[in-house]
Amino acid sequence: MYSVLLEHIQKFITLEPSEIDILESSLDITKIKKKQHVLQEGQVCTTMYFITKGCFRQYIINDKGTEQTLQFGIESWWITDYLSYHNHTPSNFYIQAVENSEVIAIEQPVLESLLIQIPKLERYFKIVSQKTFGAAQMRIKILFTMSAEERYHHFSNLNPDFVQRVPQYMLASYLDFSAEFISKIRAGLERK
Amino acid sequence: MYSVLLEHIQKFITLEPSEIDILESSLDITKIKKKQHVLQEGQVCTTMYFITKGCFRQYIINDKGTEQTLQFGIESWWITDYLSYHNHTPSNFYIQAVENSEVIAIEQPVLESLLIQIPKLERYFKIVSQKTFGAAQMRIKILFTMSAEERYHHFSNLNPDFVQRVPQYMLASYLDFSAEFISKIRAGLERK
DNA sequence: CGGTCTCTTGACGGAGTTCAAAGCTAGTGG
DNA sequence: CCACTAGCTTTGAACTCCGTCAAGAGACCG
Repeated sequence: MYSVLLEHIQKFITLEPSEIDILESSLDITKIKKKQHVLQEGQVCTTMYFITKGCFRQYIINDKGTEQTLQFGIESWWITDYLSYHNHTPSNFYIQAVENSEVIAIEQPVLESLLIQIPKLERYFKIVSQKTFGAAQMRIKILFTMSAEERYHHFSNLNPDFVQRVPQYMLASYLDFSAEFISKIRAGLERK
Repeated sequence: MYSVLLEHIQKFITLEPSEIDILESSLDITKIKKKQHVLQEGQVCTTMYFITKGCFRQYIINDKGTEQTLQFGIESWWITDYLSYHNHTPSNFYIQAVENSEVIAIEQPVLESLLIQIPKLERYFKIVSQKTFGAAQMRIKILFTMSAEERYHHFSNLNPDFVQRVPQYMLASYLDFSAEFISKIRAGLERK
């Protein structure tokens, strides 16, 4: 059940059998239906979510009332609002299931207690968040250097399966252009 | 000497006197002259830099040969390329001193040895990188929702002192618009 | 002071947005 | 299993924000 998480952890650190027991007895899996939210704007985020199945997105609603996706998460990703989580401030974001999904939801006190029992998990979370930040840097680089059309092709080439899983308007906002424009890119492709 | 770092660490965890000794004996401060690089594109990044004095920026050179600043770092910030550091891949970035600066440069093997001697440092780095990632998310939100002029005012209001420290063309590229445009914003302001 | 680095200004152009309307598609309930 | 509807995608025309280019004016630093 928890094997997705246990395997992910053991990519980065080695767990003793007793530590695996502790983890298994502290955690459980929650099913989240498509379109259901695990975080809404204005709430303080007190939970970290590890996705064992499905797909989530973090989004905002802009001035014009349009949703803009800032981040996707799929199997083996952690998703949360770290700023709200650490500073106990209201979140700026929504986090929502894009598909019927399953997560391991860990409340802050539970996590802190796990971190005391298994201190080397600190290392695991350190590595994961440093890599995630590195990926965010690359994302910003791409946003800065590529045109809208280039971003679309780049992302589609890197994630050919993923682009099938989400509606195009979500993908468009993630790549920072309009839903209409993605149609125009595709239409443009035909005519060669 | 190391007080900037020690204070920063002790914002998040508590160090024993013996641990402070270990840190002080393992670290030293390097002066970096304005415009000097601590990382160049193509190099594998094996060092983390903690800025004790001055200002750095992470930038790329785009297709047109123009520098684009992706990130600034000032006193009490860590700066490195986490992707290159973790994956041992050539970096996409340059990291350069914007002012005459001082850093604590920690090579990967030194850091790993420190983390073994003082395991709770893992927690410190975890918290720092999670907060840094949270800030990157906010940055992406701002890039997505604000116009160029709004980004300029937003950033200037939040960091009135900082905007004095760096050339405007660096600030412009950090906010993702042209150096010329920042002049036009300011000119526009006059005429009211 | 001489040269390099930085900022300003204006004309023009283009990548991508906005708006509106119509055409699809897939999920849901009857 | 069909029909209906809400959600998603497509298309085109008009528009706009901001980039690009070029040239000149400051400003800083050795």
